[in-house]
Amino acid sequence: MDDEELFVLFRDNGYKVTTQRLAISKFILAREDHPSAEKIYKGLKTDYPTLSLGTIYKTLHTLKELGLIQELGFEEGSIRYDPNTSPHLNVVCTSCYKIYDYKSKTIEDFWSLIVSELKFKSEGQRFDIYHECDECKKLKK
Amino acid sequence: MDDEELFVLFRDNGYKVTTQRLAISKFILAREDHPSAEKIYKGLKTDYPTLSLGTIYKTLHTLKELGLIQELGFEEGSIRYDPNTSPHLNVVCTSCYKIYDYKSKTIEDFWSLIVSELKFKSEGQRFDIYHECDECKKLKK
DNA sequence: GTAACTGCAAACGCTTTGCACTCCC
DNA sequence: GGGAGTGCAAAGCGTTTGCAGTTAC
Repeated sequence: MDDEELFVLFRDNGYKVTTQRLAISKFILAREDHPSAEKIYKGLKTDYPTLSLGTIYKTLHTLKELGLIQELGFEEGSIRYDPNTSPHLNVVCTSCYKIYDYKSKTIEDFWSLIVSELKFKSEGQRFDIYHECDECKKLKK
Repeated sequence: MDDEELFVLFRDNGYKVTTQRLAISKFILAREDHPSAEKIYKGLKTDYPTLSLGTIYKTLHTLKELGLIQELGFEEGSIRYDPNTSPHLNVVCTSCYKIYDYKSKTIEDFWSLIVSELKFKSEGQRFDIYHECDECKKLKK
């Protein structure tokens, strides 16, 4: 999503277009590793030194409201933000909590089947699979 | 799981068998609504007035270690405890956060397919589907 | 007897809130 | 100019930790 699209989206939904909103939105929408608020903060503070964590949380809520991102809560207490709201599998490392998306026809097929089986309209979904990633395995050796 | 089985499980894994451990374990293992620590606390404090939340958290960690339960983190900050560790779908209400399990052949089949597709050993999984439950829909009318 | 467990309270960490200041529109 | 948005700091809240007293074995 480029500046122009975001600009229109915010304006049409009654949100003001601010430098911070654009920066945070572009940052999260471009990433596939589902960063935490802290990661976003660290990733942007060099370019936007006055940016605060509070603003990041508020912007993330706005983006969720607009349906652009999904929140993924984890047991260790943090929330990760996922810009992919279509059915996919989050491959999560049980050691470093790295996440990446996996998509395939298997998942699409499963989703159509399960939706017709359940007989109600879904408002979203979350599929996780947990395993230790290769990097973490190496570190233990 | 009855007292006898839990007794053996704890003893064989080097954990002492205490009244609190038995009570908390039986409580969580018998429920399908994935209660929070607070819910477990409220559910047991009448029968065990001196029981503390700290003990509940410690016991839940022990049960996780033993592979009897899974932790499900949510965006609103709480953790829910799921005694069903086999592949299933958590049907989650977006309004009251009520959860129930849904199992079917579709899910089993999907699981076998995805595991063979991914080519690594999984340490667990979590499948959620979000929608507003009937009760919450009624309340809004 | 002693090591593990419990209960309590204080500490923690992530997220939210309140409010004065700022900046879109 | 006015109201939404930002930045900062304080508050909130579920969970964890530390420790003295207790209990299983």
